[in-house]
Formats: sequence, C-alpha cells, structure tokens
Amino acid sequence: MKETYFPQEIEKKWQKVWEEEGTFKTPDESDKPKYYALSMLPYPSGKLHMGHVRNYTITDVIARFKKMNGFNVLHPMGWDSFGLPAENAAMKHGAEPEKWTLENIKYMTKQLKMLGLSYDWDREVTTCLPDYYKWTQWLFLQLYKKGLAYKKDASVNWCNECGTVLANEQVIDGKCWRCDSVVEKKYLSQWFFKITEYAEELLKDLDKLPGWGDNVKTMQANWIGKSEGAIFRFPVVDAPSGEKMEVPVYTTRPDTVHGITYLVVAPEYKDIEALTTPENKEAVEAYRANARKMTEIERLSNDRVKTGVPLGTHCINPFTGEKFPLWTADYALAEYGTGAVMAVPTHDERDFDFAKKYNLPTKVVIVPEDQKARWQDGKLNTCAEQIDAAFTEEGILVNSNEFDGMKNTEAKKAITQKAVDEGFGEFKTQYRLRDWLISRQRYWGAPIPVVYCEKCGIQPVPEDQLPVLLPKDVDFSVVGKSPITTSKTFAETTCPCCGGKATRETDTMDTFVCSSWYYMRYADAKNDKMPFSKELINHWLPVDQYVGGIEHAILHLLYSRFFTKALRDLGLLDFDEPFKNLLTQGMVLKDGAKMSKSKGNTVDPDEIFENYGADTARLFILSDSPPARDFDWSDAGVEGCYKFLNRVWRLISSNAENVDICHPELVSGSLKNKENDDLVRVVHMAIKGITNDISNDFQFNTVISKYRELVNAIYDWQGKKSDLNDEDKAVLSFAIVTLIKLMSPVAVHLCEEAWTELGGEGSIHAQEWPKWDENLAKASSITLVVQINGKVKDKIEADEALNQDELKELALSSPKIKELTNGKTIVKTIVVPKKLVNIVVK
RNA sequence: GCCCUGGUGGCGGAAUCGGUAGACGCGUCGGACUUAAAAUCCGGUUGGAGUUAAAUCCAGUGCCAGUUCAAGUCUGGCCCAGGGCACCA
Repeated sequence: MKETYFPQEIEKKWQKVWEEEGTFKTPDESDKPKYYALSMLPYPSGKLHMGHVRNYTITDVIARFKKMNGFNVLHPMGWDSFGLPAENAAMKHGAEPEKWTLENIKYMTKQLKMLGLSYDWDREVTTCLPDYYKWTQWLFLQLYKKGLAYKKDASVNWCNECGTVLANEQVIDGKCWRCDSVVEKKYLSQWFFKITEYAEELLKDLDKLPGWGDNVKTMQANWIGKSEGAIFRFPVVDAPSGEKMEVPVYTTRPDTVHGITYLVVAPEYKDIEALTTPENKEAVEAYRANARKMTEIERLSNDRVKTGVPLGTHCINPFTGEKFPLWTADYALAEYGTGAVMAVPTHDERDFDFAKKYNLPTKVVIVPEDQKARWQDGKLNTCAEQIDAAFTEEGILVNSNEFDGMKNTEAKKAITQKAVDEGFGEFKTQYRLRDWLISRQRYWGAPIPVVYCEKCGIQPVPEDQLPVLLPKDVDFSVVGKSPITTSKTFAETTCPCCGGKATRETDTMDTFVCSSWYYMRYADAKNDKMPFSKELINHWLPVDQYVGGIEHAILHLLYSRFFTKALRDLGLLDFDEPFKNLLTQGMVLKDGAKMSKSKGNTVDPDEIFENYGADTARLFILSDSPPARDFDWSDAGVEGCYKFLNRVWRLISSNAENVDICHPELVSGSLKNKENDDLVRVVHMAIKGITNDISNDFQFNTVISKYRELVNAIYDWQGKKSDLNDEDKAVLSFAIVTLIKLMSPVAVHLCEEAWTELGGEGSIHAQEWPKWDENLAKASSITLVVQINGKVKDKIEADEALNQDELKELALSSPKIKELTNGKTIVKTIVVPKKLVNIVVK
C-alpha cells in the first residue's frame, strides 16, 4: 500500500470499477426488504453547487448505510429539465433549449460521478425527454377525465419578465419566485388542477407524517388555511333594478351577527354593478378602476389606510330586522369566501378602523365574561361610543335577543343553526388554498395535450397520439408571446372527434407538474406501456427517506402529495402519501451568507474535487453541522478534513502488514482473551455510537467526531505498544477493519482502496455493517462521581459490580469527602447505580 | 398579529432517562522534530480569583421565577434571532 494518500488517483480508479461492475445497480426482485432513499432532483443549470453536494452526500450515506444493514436500496437520480432558464439561454446564446439542457446534464452527470454517489443510473429520469413527458401528458389526460384538470377564466398572476402566468405558490410577497419582478393580475382563460378538492385530506394527512419536521407541516397547514364558519345571506331591499337580490357573506364570527352595522363587497365583486345606485355609480367606478391599477403589493401593504365608497343600496339583517348600508372596499378580497364581508366594528379590528374613518355606527354584542353580572343588573353600559378598540376576545353575548348571556363560543353554533333552520345560512368550511394554475405561456415545457375544435370544443388528444412533441421550427427571439406559437407546424391539427380543422393548445405545463411524479417513474423507469406498473410502484413507494431543501416546503412537496392522492383515486397506486420521512437540509453558507454568484462567495465543487478529492468534500460537508441546520463552509475546515483522511491513510498504510482481514477471530466477531483490551472496548463503543447517531435523525456531525475518536484511540493504543504479539495484531486488525467499514459510507473511495489493499474480498460497500457487543461497548471500570449538595466534589475509579451500599461506602470513605462533610450532618444520600453518589448535608 | 424553529466558549457544535456542561473539530498559544520551512507529533485553551507552578475556590448553557437531593435538559412567565402565514372576514 502506498505511503501517501493520492485521492485523485484512487477515486478515478474506483469510480471506473464501480461503473464497470455495476456495483450500485438495484434489482427489483430481492429477498431483502426494500428501502427507497431519494434526493430532490436537480435542475440542470450547468454546474453543481455546494447545496447539491450536501444534499446528495447526505442521501448517499443513508443509502449506503441501509444497504450495509441488509436492505435492497433504491437510490436513483434524474433531471428536472424543463424550465425557463433553457429558453433564456436559447435567446441569449442562440443555443437550442434542448441542446443546452442536455449538455448541462452531461457535465453535471460527470460531476455526480466524481462525487462517488451510489446511483443506479439505469433508472435515470430526464423530464424534458419525450419518453418521460409522454407520461406527464398521459397523467394530465387521466386527471382531465376525472374532472381534476379543467380550464377556466380567472384573475391570474402574470409575470411580465418571464412572459407567463404563475401559480399562487410561485408568487412570493407579490413577486415572481424565479425573477423577483412584481407580479400583475390578468384575467385569462387557463388550465388548472383541482388541488382544492384535496384540501381537507392534504391537511388531515399531515398527521400521518411523523417523519416530517413540524416546520414543513405547519407551513403546509398555513398554506391550506382551513377556517370554519358560516355563510349568511342578506336580502337587498333597494336594488336599483327592483330585482330581489341577496348578498352572501362568509364569516368565522357568526356569534357577532347582531352587531353588523354595514356590509362590504370587494371591488371585483360579481354583482357590484347591480348593487350600485345611479347616484353612486361614478364614485364606485372610480374606486374600482383605482383598485384594478394597484399591484398586489400596494394593495396588501400593511400600514395602508383603509378606503372605500358606499354603493347606495341596503341590506336587512334577518336576525334583527335592522337595515344597514352596502359599501365596497378593497380590504374585502374577491377570491376569498364569497367576496363580501359582514362588518362588525366592535369585534373586528379591520371593521373598527374602517367604521371609525367613515363614521359608521357601532354596536356592542359581546362583553368579557367577568362583566356578565354587571350587564345583567343593567349597570354595564354597552354603548359603542365608549369603545376605543375592537373587543376580539371570548365573552358573553349581549344585545343579541334570545342569545343574550350565551358564551360566544357556543353562540357560533347556535346562531348558525338558526340561520340554517330559517333558510338564510349554513355552516361552511373555507380554505385559503386555490386551484393550481398549470398553464405556462412558454416553449420549454411539456405541451398540454388538448386541441380546440370550433365544432366540438375542448378535445383531449387521444392517448395513442402521445406524446405531443415540442416543435423544432420555432423562433426564440420573439417578444410578447410564447416561442411555440411561431411554429408553422405545431398549432394546426385535426379534431380527434369530428376530423375537422382544429388548433392545438400552445401552452405548456408548469415544470412542477413534471416534478410531481418523477419519484414514481424511478420505480419503473423503462416502462413504455405505462408511466409505471402498479406492482412496482406499490413495491418501491412510498419513498422511505426524502432529502432536499426547505424552499420546496410548499411548492413541490404539496403538489407531489396532491398527485399521489389523485393517482390513488385513479387506481394507479395504493398509498396515500409519497414521502414517509423528510429531511430538509440547511443551506450552505460562506462567511455567514448564502453562497451566491452575486455575492461572489461561491465555492466550486470541481476545485475541491481536484485539490482534495471527493472523499474530503463528502466528509467535510457532513462534519460541522447537523444536516437540518445551515452549514458554514470554511477553507480551514476542508483542510482539516483532508488532514484527517491523511491520518487515517497513514494509520492503515503503516500497519498494512499487521492487519489480517480474514483473521478467523474477526470473522466470528469475537476476540478471545482480549475482551478487556481497552481498544476492543473503544471499537465496540464506536460501532454502537455511530450506528445510533445515523439511525437517530442522521446526525452525521457526531458520527464524524466518533471516527476521529476511534482513530485517535488506535494511535494512542499503538503508541503504548513497543512490539505487537499475535493477540495484539488481532486487536489491531479488528480495530482497523471496523474503522474502514464504519467510514465506508462517507469516505467511499479511501475505504474501498484500503479494503482491497488489506486483502478484503469484493467491494467494501457490499459488506455487512459491523455489530457491537453490548457488554463490551462500555469502559471496563466506572468513574464514580461524588457530589455534595449536587455539586461535584470528587471522582473515584470504581468497579462497576459494586452495589448501592458499597458505592455509598466508597464515596463516604474518600478523604476529600470526609474532610468536606466533617462536622456537618448528613441528611440524605442518593446513589445512582454505576454513576453517582450525592450526599446532602446541612 | 398568529404559527414554527432555535438561543451553550473566540467559532462550528457535543451532552439516551433530569445525574461530571463544553465531546470532536476549527482557531489560537506553547513545545518536540528540522539549518529552516512544510508536514507530523505532544500539551494548554469557558470566565474570574488564586499560586513560582500546582492544588483549590467562585460564577457559568438568552432573562426571571418554580419543581428537585440534582436542571442545558422539566414547569410557568418573558426577551432575542431566523423562517412561514397574514386586510383570509
């Protein structure tokens, strides 16, 4: 074995061997239990960044650990390869999106191989290739048939910079998730997936995911935004047309219904024109026009003063018979609830602000419970003028007819029930989640497989005509419309129904559609009859461990959960949730800031591979922080890991002649006569500690500190031996062989090289994970801690066989303790077996 | 405003059940080897007091209380940082 560690040399060598021998291929059939380890698939942007390196290393170590522990592990990789950057590159450099994308994939594949990742490349999935997007289109058609994909006219988010609409999930603080420019509203006809149909299940099933972090689950729950309340319908008494009209409102506070003093509809409310009197028309129109001009950001701005104008018409409160005016104000949102709000200024802060500004009347209907007696005695003045803020806490109803004196929490139900009984309302559960807008006015995506026929309307493309291929004859330099519309061959087609002239849909699908099912395709990547067979998908899924960034907490993870449930209902699979366990890894930082090109604090993985090797990169990226936390990259840290691997290498190379891998004692796992050798115990402790740390939330940072402890212990042990006898050699063999097995999931190349050089058979990555002996995984003696009044005063080496009385005796006999307790009364003595004695004195 | 996560040395971070706070590493200081440097090896490194040096003592896990023989860990109340949601009725 060479004396010096040359990572670049051995890494190349082993990567070639693994590829040639198919070391990491996963058979579908195996007598071992399955385990599916998955990293979020990358967008082929050009080069790997450190975030990728961290993500894939974590998953790779998990996959290898599980494999050594007897699982048949599925560990695939693919490319989320549709998307706007490819089109932008096409415009900028004149390269075809496809060419640009496939070249990037080629380069990044090379990088992934250099990292020594244990992928089964036979299952590679590339979402922009027809053999994949054919099935994305096929799944669209299934959803369409089931009524889960539909087209509608709607107010949608439009990004001018990207030239396309966006889903709600892709608008962050009123800005485009990709380019950060301000999003506008447009009224367009677009394709949607009916994710709202699954709102309740998506929320409820979060409880079925104990393997997901609370942060992600709460983010999804917030996004779904369930609220329970009531719909009340208020008759309009003076509609200008003379028609009988009513305005329905959604409220979560039916208990405050007797306190309504006015009603607000959104500027975009559908019936607003019919509810406006001729005298108010001009002002209302002006207000609505102004509201249209405002961006989402302006409109939702927190400190904006509320504004509105009256419509001139009135409603009746069916609970009280009171008449109150209708207003329009932009603090009512057209898209939520019914687009109309009942205003109770005394018990809602927004209504309070508005009423104050426009001098609208107020009426108190809830008082704090401790005021109940005063109110009953007629001593409590519930005059609204005395109120200087809305009372939004719980309390007792007043001024509410037969509901007076009732707790407001109970009144919610009782009042709604009355509305139900009398026919002007019902119980209603409302969600914030909107349907998923999947149309994109871009070229580089999977074409939506429908055609439009003047006679037959919307017609799905027949399944046997899939895939609808992207046209090649397009001009990427066009501005203001999708490049796909410049194709002379694409749009023109015939109707599958009547055979007449028809046009194709020119919009493509959101890339998130492609990535909502890719992890299913890995189970059966080469299937050309179906997206996947039911048998294989039910065998491999759900994913046992999913690893990726927190930025997908809502987007990708919510869409994938929806897809799984929808495909289950289509009978394509038999499980409810796609990802059993989710690890959201932290960001990779440099100098305390996220690595970014604009800040100039990026580190190129290629340089690290070249200068230190992949094993150092893998070791370092796992070493300093637990996976879920942010990781601060430091050059000194890399250097430290490289030195450590050198230290490991020297340990092995300098002992190569002493280490016998096939020592029968080692094979049987026991070392006769050597059970009390300290090093043997240290090794057992290391196996136990490392196994537990990986099993328990993948705490790789402590795993690596335990590697270091073990290496330090072997050096120390050697330093104390001048000459090794046969028994010593057996101990050393045991220690070194165990060390490289324990390290093999992380330092994949170094350990493979060492294993082979030491005479091991086959690949170290096919070996069994070491087992520990509980009796040996502890020190041979214990350190008894002696406390007085809970403070440590002495430490005594003791035999672990001592019983409680003997330990107490031992503690009290310590000269130091004797001195400290001298002249004091011992009140109590607590003995913790094998650990500690606490003497309580006065 | 609501929700989630976190707060431990100069830094990253350790610490099954409440039982030795600071594992392991980075940095740094000192030493060995060397003509010298690199590499390597050994030792110190929470703060304060103390000592030639040690021994030793005191304080200490965001803050304030509490439970306990014993609290980084449990309970209650705060403060701060990061993230999510938000005129959602």
